[in-house]
Amino acid sequence: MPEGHTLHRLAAYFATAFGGAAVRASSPQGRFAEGAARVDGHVLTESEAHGKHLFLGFDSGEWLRVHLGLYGAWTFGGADGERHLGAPRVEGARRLDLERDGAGFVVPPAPAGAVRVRLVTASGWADLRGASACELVTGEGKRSVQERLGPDPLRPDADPDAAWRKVSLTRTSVAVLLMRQDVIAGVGNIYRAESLFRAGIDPLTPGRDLTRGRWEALWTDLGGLLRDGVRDGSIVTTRPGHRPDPGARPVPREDALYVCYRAGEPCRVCGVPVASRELAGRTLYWCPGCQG
DNA sequence: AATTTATGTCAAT
DNA sequence: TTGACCTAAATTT
Repeated sequence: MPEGHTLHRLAAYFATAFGGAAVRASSPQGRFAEGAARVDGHVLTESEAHGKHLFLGFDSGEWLRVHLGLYGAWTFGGADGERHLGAPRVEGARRLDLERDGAGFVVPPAPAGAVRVRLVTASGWADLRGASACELVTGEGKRSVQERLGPDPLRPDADPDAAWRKVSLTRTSVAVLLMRQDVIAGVGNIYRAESLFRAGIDPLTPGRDLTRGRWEALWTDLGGLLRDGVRDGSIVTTRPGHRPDPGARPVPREDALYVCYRAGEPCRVCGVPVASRELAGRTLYWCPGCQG
């Protein structure tokens, strides 16, 4: 699930569950041993997402930058049980009786699998696995990462015009542009396919052939979809009237999307089989009937 | 037990 | 455009 909504959910969860707490940091797998040693003992003071990057700020002045890549995920444990945020994982809900050490820190279970980072506080723990990036950066380092990112519709400081300036000048297809994090940050393969379907836009339309109005509508719709994703913890883009059971909650997984992963199945709106093809190394899905 | 797949990105060609 | 990265779950042998 690591598109932008997941990272913003993570940032919010870290702020709530770890904010203001002294943290014990380790790298059971070993690949982040040096960084963990520098975080160890410091207080988590800030938590922020920009696109698919998560930034955790510590009172040491350094930031932990994490990118989940294709299959990274955090697992959290505490009195409420265990839960996972990131790549698809089973959610567990049984309450746990927490054991604490002499200093009051929770004693988590022995790390299972390749845990790159483990953070432990007095109330819970967090394990990171499979991330494509996990590094400590200074404020300047954080800024330079963010300078290379386009506006994130989930951030209040986002400027849609900054994206439009790039989109409007290129003959690169809107399908490719939506995946470019320097154009718009946080959109992945699902939000790309679904937002273009909802807007009725042919994915291969060159950026410069879009009108400003159509781009702004796409931006606004993406913002709504992403915010829904943050709220619900899953991506649902179908409108109730396009689902077999409009009242079902939660929305069944198989009814949540219009075109993504539905190659060959009939379009929910016009019945034409959903098409798919490889584009820049990723699978693009669209409806040839609705997106012309 | 081995292979495939995944909501991502980068370097090399 | 291709392979590498690197992990776990789902699927196939």
